[in-house]
Order: sequence, then C-alpha cells, then structure tokens
Amino acid sequence: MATAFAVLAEPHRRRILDLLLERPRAVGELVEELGLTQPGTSKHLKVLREAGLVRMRPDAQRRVYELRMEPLAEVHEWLEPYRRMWARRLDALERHLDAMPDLDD
Amino acid sequence: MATAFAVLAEPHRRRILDLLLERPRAVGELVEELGLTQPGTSKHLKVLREAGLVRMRPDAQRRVYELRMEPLAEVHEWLEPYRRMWARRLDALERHLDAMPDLDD
DNA sequence: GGTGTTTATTCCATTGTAGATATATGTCCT
DNA sequence: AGGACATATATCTACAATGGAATAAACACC
Repeated sequence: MATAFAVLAEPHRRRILDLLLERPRAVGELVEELGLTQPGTSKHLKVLREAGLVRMRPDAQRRVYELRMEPLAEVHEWLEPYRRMWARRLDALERHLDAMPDLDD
Repeated sequence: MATAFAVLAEPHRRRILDLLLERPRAVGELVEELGLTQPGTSKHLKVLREAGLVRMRPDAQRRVYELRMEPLAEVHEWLEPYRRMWARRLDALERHLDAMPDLDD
C-alpha cells in the first residue's frame, strides 16, 4: 500500500478528498467537479482506494465513494515534531520580546 | 516552485528534513545518513531548496543546510478541515457513549 | 433480451523522476 | 601554482505516473 504522502502529491487526488470531505459522492459527480475524463477519475479513485483513503459503496450501477481519514494520521504524525519546533520558536520569540527593554517610549 | 506535497512524496527527502530538524548539517553528513550517493543527495537538496524547505549557508568548501519550516504550513493548513472533522467524530462518539445505558454492571 | 447508463479496465503516448557515473566548480592548504 | 577535499551539475538509463481513447463489465428499465 502506497504511503499517504505519495498519494497526496497529486492535486486532483487532494481535490477528490476535499470534495468527499463535504459528502460522499458518485463517480459522475467527481468527474464533473474535476474536469477530468471518467477513466482518469476512476484511476485516481483506485489509487485512493488502495491507499485506504476512500471507501466504495455500490449503489445500483453507481459507485459512491466516501472519505476514510485514517491514513491521514501518517501525515499528521510526521508533521508533529515540526509543529512542536514551530511552537518552541514562537515561545522563544515571545520570551525574547518580553525580556527586551521597551523601545517605544 | 513545486508544492510541498510533491516534495514530501519522496521518502529520502522526508528523511533529510527529519535530520535537519535535529540540527543543520553539511551535505557529507546527509550522504552518510541516507546511504545515497553524493550527487543523488545533492539533487534532493536542490528540490528542497527550490521548494523553500531548506536554506543553504556556505561554510568554506562545505555547504551547510538548515530547515525552513514555512512551506510546511501548506500541508498543515490543508490538513486542518480533516482534523476538524476527526474531532467532530470523536465528539459524536463520546456523546453517543454518554447517552448509552451502562452495560458493564 | 436489448438498450441506455455508469463505472472499471486496458492500451498507448508522453512526460517526469530517481539513481548512477562522470565531470566541473570552488575552497583550503602548502 | 598544485593537490586534496566538498559539492554541484550534466548525462544517461530505467521506470513510474499521468492522461486520453477505446473497450469491457455491471446494472436498470422497458
């Protein structure tokens, strides 16, 4: 199973996830929104499916796709130490400013 | 400038960022850690540089690379609505459990 | 059973990417 | 200036990914 990072590298696939975040949608809807051909859209959906980022539910001749967020945890967790570092820097800046003499009077 | 998502799709590049999160490093150090050839490492660094994810400071004949986290904000922000959705689901689950009769006695 | 509708699969062409080797550039030291 | 060292760039190759067109498969409806 491909890593979530590789899957998210493709803009159309991020767009698909954004659309599915609002609500589940059939392939046809996604085709319209993306401006891709139907086969192209289906192919991206296959990649997303194999990465566990979407789930498919048949509805007669249609296939309704819905979001599965679990694999996004990988990205969230990778980002974690960077967020921490970012916060630490903000703290340091704040302490720095607090320790500085007032220059504006 | 390439999107941060595309840059992060490559595992070696994520590894480089993780190493630079600890401290700035010269190319040689990164080559050792990655187990890649020097040119290969330099090429990844170029991609990272062009995406604004690292910064280069010459030090004699060495080039010391350090992390720049700003472009990671794009990823963080894209993830935001998913985090919100995730939190909402946890809330719903919690409310659901609270409303359930105790089964364990 | 045939037809229209919806989606998946296959095939092809194009392009992009990662890696390796060889080479160039620039810096230090003597 | 010359040699050693560190890094970047160029070139080549192999492979993967994207997108389109054509085709196949599944289902609904008459």
